[in-house]
Amino acid sequence: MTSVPARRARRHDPGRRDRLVDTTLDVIAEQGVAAATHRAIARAADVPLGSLTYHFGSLTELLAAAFTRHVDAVAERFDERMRAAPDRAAALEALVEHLTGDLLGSPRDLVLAVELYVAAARDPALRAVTQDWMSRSRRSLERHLDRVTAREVDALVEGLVLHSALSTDPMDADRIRSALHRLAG
Amino acid sequence: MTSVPARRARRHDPGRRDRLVDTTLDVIAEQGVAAATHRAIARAADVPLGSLTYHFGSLTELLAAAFTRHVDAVAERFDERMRAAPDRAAALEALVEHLTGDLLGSPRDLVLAVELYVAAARDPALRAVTQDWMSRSRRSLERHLDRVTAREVDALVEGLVLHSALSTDPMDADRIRSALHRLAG
DNA sequence: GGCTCATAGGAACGAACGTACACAACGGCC
DNA sequence: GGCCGTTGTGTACGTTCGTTCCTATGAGCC
Repeated sequence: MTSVPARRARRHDPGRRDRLVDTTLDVIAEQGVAAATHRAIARAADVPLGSLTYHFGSLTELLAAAFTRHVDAVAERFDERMRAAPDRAAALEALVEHLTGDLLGSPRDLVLAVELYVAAARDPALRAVTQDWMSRSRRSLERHLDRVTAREVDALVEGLVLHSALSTDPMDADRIRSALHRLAG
Repeated sequence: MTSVPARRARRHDPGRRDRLVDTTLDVIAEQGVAAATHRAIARAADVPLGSLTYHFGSLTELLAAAFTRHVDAVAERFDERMRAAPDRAAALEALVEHLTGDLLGSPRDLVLAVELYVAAARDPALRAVTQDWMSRSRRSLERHLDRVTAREVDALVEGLVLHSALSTDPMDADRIRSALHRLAG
């Protein structure tokens, strides 16, 4: 009588689709793209397996949706910073802050970035997401830097992110600031 | 009578182990780490499936051997260039040459680099290979650059490689040269 | 020539995967 | 309240995977 019949999420579950996208990002961040299977995501989101193929036609479609959401968030956050900067010097400092605070401070974002890089190298659908990210990032930088410099800075930033993700001793804020100033100062 | 009985590699096959490592690199370059399965590699090398687990205790061990061989080759080639450079300016030009000629000119090396990055992000055994690569690369740069600059240049190079692998319009030699000189010139 | 052991070969196992599909449940409309 | 179409659920199928294991072979030594 006092049984607990509904151990699973409620039957009627609006917003489940959204939640699945978020959970997918969690799984990718914690276990990598290779481990982001239908079953792993379903387990993490506490929904039945069939629910995934109902909401998303294929696993690739789900992964693309997840990466798109992540890229949107990061790109928007970065552009806000660039928009808020009154001049070039402030923009560079904001970039340092973005790198040392937002990105390098969050292993999750770092891992997601690298996972996206690699997944995009093989999957054309994901490559579009990556290229969108790169072009948005460059556009944000061009608010305060000329096109050529923006491109160089973008490449340096990419390298810094990668180094931080894979190296044991990441660069600190001072070194990053000095490199950026030498490149764009 | 004129049949072709032995379609497979000879029964006695010294050097097969070496050949397997090379074939593994080929498969990774052509189809990615995710597709580098025992069966795919065995097919590509034209050896029976069991041969792989005989020579290598596990798939990870084989992948590590393959990436190690690749990193050794690239790092040695790069250090040769740095050793040959008489001064700092020549070293920078050699670096430009290394990037535009060796690396960016060869999609294979580019792809292998990115695949290694991503595989290393998850597998500790492969991370050791990546870190060895990074430290060797930095040491080669330090033949002509101070430690701090070498580190910055290394990060920029990493970013350039990644951009080239994923972007549709890679930077050309002039832009790379200009960025390097601004950072290290 | 016979023995021995490292190497070669192929079949098999259990697990995990993406996806398909038939059925259950329920909100919205009459 | 009863119908209907959307949404949710659980099972099953076929494939592929890493790995194991048993057998066959032949080169090197006596």
